[in-house]
Formats: sequence, C-alpha cells, structure tokens
Amino acid sequence: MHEILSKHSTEVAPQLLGWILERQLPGGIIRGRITETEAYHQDDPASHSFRGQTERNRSMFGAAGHAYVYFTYGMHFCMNIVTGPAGSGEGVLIRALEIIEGEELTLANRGGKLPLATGPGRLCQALKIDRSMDGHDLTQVTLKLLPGKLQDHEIIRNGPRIGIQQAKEMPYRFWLGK
DNA sequence: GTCTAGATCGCCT
DNA sequence: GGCGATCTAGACG
Repeated sequence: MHEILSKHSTEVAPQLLGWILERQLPGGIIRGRITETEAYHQDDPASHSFRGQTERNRSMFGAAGHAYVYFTYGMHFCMNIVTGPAGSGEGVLIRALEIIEGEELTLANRGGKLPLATGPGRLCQALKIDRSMDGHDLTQVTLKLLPGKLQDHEIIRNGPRIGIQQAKEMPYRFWLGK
C-alpha cells in the first residue's frame, strides 16, 4: 500500500493526479494516467458514506488502497480509491484517465466510442470495471495503482464537484491544467 | 455549439 | 416509490 493513501481524501485527491492505473485483461494491458479526481468523506452530505456503513458502501469503510465500485443510474459503474484510516468512510472518485497504453483495447471496450475514459462511467466501461472489482486490492496485477508525476507544464486546478445535489459548493474536485 | 429527455435499477426514505 | 458521485442521442439553430 502507498503511504499517502492513508491520509484524508481531500489531501489524497490532488496528489493522485498523474498517477497510473494499470488494468490487465485477457486481451492485453491498459494503462491510464489519472487526470481528474473528487474527494468524498463521511461528514460530507454528498458522500455515500454520510449515513454510515451499508452493504453497498462497505468497502469505503475498509482499508485504504482498495477499490470502492458502485452502480448508479441503472447502468453505470464508478470507481473510488479508498483512503484514510480504516473505518473512516472516505474515498477518491476517479473521474478521468488519459490512456497511455492499450488504446485499441480500450476503444473496443467502449464499443468504438470516444472519448475513451473521461467521465467516471465511461472510465469504468473502458477498463471493464464493475461490481466484481468492489473491494479489490489495488496492489494486485489485474488492477493496479502506480505512482506517477506531473509534467513540467502541468498544474493542479480545483473547483466544485460534478453531478451532486448536496454540498455543491465544496471545492473537492481536482484536475490537471496548464 | 447548447439543451433536453430517456435509459434503467439498486438503494434509501 | 423516488431518485442518483451518468452517458448518449437527438433537436435546435
């Protein structure tokens, strides 16, 4: 486990920008660079963990460095990286990846549609991530999180989160800008 | 380019 | 029974 992940989600979310998600599938490997994240925590009305632990959000309360994958809108999956001390109910939603390896496979997973992996639902379709990956340990080869760096010209921007109805004003979304 | 509605279902009130 | 940490196609101009 990467030490940084045991810190609070609002601190981890910006630091995950530039890190790599590596997905191993029967058809090959996909690697993507994280370019957009959002932080959620238990005292946050917009967070699934706000009302405490349930069967659905159980992995958010597990150890940091694991995945929390949920199903929403009847058709989409979204992936978080669990952060903070175990039991804290925190996570960082991965909203966008820049695919740096395995573009063809990614495009096939997406049914030939662009964009490849911007937006949390598209990202999960692109990497074939569904509820079977909920609770997955992100040091395991099938889906692995690797440290990365920002390019010289890149800076971290932040602003309000997307698509939520509660705590709209909190600036917990982070993305790479120039 | 912007806007709107429809898809589709598990979870929570 | 209502609605969501979404995406897409189609309408408009």
